[in-house]
Amino acid sequence: MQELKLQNQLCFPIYLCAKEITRKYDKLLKKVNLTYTQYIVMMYFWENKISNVKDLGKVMILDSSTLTPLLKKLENKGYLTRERSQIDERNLIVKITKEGEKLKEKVLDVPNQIGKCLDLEESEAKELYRLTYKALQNIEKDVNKNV
Amino acid sequence: MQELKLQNQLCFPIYLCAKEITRKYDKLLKKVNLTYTQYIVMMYFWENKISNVKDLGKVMILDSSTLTPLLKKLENKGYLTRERSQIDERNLIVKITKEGEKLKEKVLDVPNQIGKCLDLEESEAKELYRLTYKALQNIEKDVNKNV
DNA sequence: TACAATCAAATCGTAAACAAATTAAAGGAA
DNA sequence: TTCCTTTAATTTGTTTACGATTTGATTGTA
Repeated sequence: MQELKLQNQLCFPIYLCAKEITRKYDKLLKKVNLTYTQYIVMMYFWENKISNVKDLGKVMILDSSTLTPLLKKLENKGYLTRERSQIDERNLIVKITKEGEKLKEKVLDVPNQIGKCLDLEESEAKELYRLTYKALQNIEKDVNKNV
Repeated sequence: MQELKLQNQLCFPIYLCAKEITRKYDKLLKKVNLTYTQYIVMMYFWENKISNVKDLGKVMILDSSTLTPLLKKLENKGYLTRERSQIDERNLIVKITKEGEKLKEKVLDVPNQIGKCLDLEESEAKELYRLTYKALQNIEKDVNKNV
């Protein structure tokens, strides 16, 4: 039986690491007036151009109570548009704007800066990606079990 | 040059993983009416018995604006006491109570449940610990550079 | 067709987290 | 001793995030 000490807890450094990464991102993204969450949502739209709250939420693992206000902020900043679907008015169609597209060019260097800051070997970064992804999948499996 | 896609981003699964771990903890800790952050703060006090906001903050990488309300909540729940130091009244002495000590017994199984849920090989868990800890240290180095 | 069930967003209340500013105490230098 | 600086904690305002509930639209069934 493992002792209940912070030092022994795997999740503590994961928590700290994610927290500090987010903080670092927030600092880097301040120049374009974005938060980390807003940034990854924009990243989603740089790839997808168009979506709705539900589909976006599936990728981000965020529900509408988080996304609705966040999308409104990005709409206010002029990077996204929000309008109800004509076909099914329950759906909110979210689209990227020209301004939103342009924003991408301004943050191209961000991943590199983060990478430099994390300062991991290529193989380590890959392994970290694999392990967090695996853990994440297992947690989601577990969460769905209890639905 | 790596493309700016969510799939390529190392930090995205780290962010998701930490978020979902916290959510899982919150669910498990609901039975004792604690949040994850409150839980790791209590864990700190199960080891240390007594501290102040500054020293606690150094370990948690949290500043007083986060800790002050959190410690007040734990005080209200009867798990901690808060009083100014007689020697230096700027310092707030935080101590664990009998109730706080007893709480530990009620959450002994939590790490195991989380471990089962993450479902990683022993070697993978160790590597994940090592890598997040390394990344964390590098970020903190970087943060301190820009102070 | 009518009504219940389902579904997608939005709303509400609470907690965490941050930066920035404030308050109050302690320490140091003229 | 007085005044300036530093320090520790608190306060304020904003954003993220969650669970639970509500609203409004669609679907399925009697």
